[in-house]
This record gives sequence, structure tokens and C-alpha cells, in this order.
Amino acid sequence: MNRTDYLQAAEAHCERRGCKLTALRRQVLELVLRHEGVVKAYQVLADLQKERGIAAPPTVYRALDFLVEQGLLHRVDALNGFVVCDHFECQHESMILVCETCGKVQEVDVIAALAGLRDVADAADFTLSRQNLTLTGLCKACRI
Amino acid sequence: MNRTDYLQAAEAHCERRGCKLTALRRQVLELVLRHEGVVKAYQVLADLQKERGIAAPPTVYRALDFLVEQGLLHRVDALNGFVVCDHFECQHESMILVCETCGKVQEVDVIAALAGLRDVADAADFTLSRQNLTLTGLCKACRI
DNA sequence: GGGCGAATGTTACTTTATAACATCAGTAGC
DNA sequence: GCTACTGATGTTATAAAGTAACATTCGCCC
Repeated sequence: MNRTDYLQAAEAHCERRGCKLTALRRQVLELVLRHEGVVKAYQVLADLQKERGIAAPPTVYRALDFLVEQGLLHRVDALNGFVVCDHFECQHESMILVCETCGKVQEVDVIAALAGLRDVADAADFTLSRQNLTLTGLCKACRI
Repeated sequence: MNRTDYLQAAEAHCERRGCKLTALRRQVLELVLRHEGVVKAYQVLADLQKERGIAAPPTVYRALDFLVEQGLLHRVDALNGFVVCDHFECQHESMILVCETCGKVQEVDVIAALAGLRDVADAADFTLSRQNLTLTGLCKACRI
């Protein structure tokens, strides 16, 4: 899916969910899309400032929070960053794989594989919500 | 395991691993032990200052990093906090369950259940390291 | 007791995130 | 058209989290 299609789909997705991908939110989403992998909020802020002169942290954080809420982005806690999710339509649960060496990130769907963890959680009297796990390890290139 | 036994076991654990649970590190560990569940670094710092007058962030962070490295604590990324691990002896992998409502935290072992995720990661040409996952959901009390 | 390495102290700063309040834009009802 | 409301954005200030860099001290080996 190219960037334009993605943005259009994202807009429709928000519409369907009863909220709006405003100009600002769209702009922030575009800025995140321009990066490979994880982006930091303050990086987005800097980019935004380049495009529109001034902008303060809350502007960016609000937009990012919105995008995460809509499922368009995932927050990667381990890195204090954000990644684009490009299958926001399906009710997915994913693993975000972060290479410890090169830092590259990829997202994989894991609905089925989570069943085991869900069982363990159940046994501990705990109901797991939908998850977007961040897991670390080594990518193919760094494994050697 | 009570606190004293825990500390003794922790000390032995470090010894075995060829490093030392110094007075400072031990004190920090004790401070973390005193809290239920997750503690923040700056909370520990405040506690430490109460006990010994002055202390700066690096003092605490260094001790916490050490304790995490030794497996005595886990870092909970999603909360920017730390929890005591009380089975640091075994080669475990755990899920840290965080209740979205009350914030309570518990740790469960999941070596077996992780096999499924490991398979998915393998399929994505990614080698998972040992994991301490943070997962969110609802605890029994908050589920209603 | 001199020298070495690890641990701790100290200062200063960076990065990340949010509270609180002001303003503005769209729109539903009159 | 005007008003009043709601949700989005702007603005200011500050809180919270984390680290770099260098100084000092402590324990230990020779």
C-alpha cells in the first residue's frame, strides 16, 4: 500500500470509527510514515516545526495519542517511540520485534500464538486485553 | 520468602555470578522490596535521600541497572518502573501482568507458552532473546 | 604503600511527557 | 444570522525520566 492509499484508508478508518483525521493529525501521520521503523515524538515535533514554523510538544503528543487510539500507530514502550501499523483494519494483535543490535523493527501478527499466554494469564485470574507486545532479539542480518 | 532471606539469597546469587551486592545496591534493592509492585526510579531516589541525606539520579539508576542485570529486578517499560523478581535463580521467562484499572502487577512464568511466539518470530527470521513481557489487562478484582 | 579497577559521588544537562488554561473552528438549534 | 456548545488546537510552563562526563573513593593485589 503506497502512502497516498494508506492515508486515504486511514481517513476512511477514522470516519468509520466516528472521528476525524484532521489536517494536523494527517500531517503527523505523514511525518511518521516518512520514517522507516520507529520514530520519536520529538523527532516528529522537529519535522513538524520545519513544515509549519512553530509547534509545541502537546500538539504532537495529542496527535500521536489519537493515532495510537485509532490503531494507526503503535507505541513501542521499550523505545519510547511509535511505528506505523499497516493493518489497522483487522482486529489484530501483534508482536513488534526489535533487533537489539541494529534497532530495526518489524511487526508480526500473533493472534493464534497468544492463545498460550492467554491461558497462562487466565490461570493467574487475569484477563488479557488485546496486546501489542514488544519483544527483543536479533534480526536475520545481525544474527550472523 | 521473607525480606531477609530474599536479600541473603540475592547476595549469594550475585556472588555466584562473580559480582557484588554492595551496601548501596543492597539498600536500593531493599527500598524496592518495601513497595508492593512497581516502583519508579525517582521514588527510590526520594526514599534513598530520606535514608542517607543526599543522592543523585545516577546513583539510583546505576544500582537499578545492576539489579536488573543480575535478574533481581525487572524493568517494566510500559510504566517506566521496576518490580522485584522473586525467582531470580531459575532461568525463567516471564509475563508481567499489569491491570489497566488498578495498576497492580504480578509476574507469571511462561517458558512453555512463549514457544508459540518464538515460532512466529522464527518464521519472520528473527531470533527472540529471553523475554520479560509486559502485558496489560484486567485483574480479578477489577474485572467485576 | 603504590597502583589498578570497580563503585560511587557530583554537576550539569538532555530527553520525554503532561498540566492547565486560552483560543479557535465547526455545527446544531433557535 | 446568532448563540452556545463541543472538540481540536495553541501556548506557557513545568514535571518526570534518564544520561554524559568527570572527580573521588574504596578495596585489593602486588
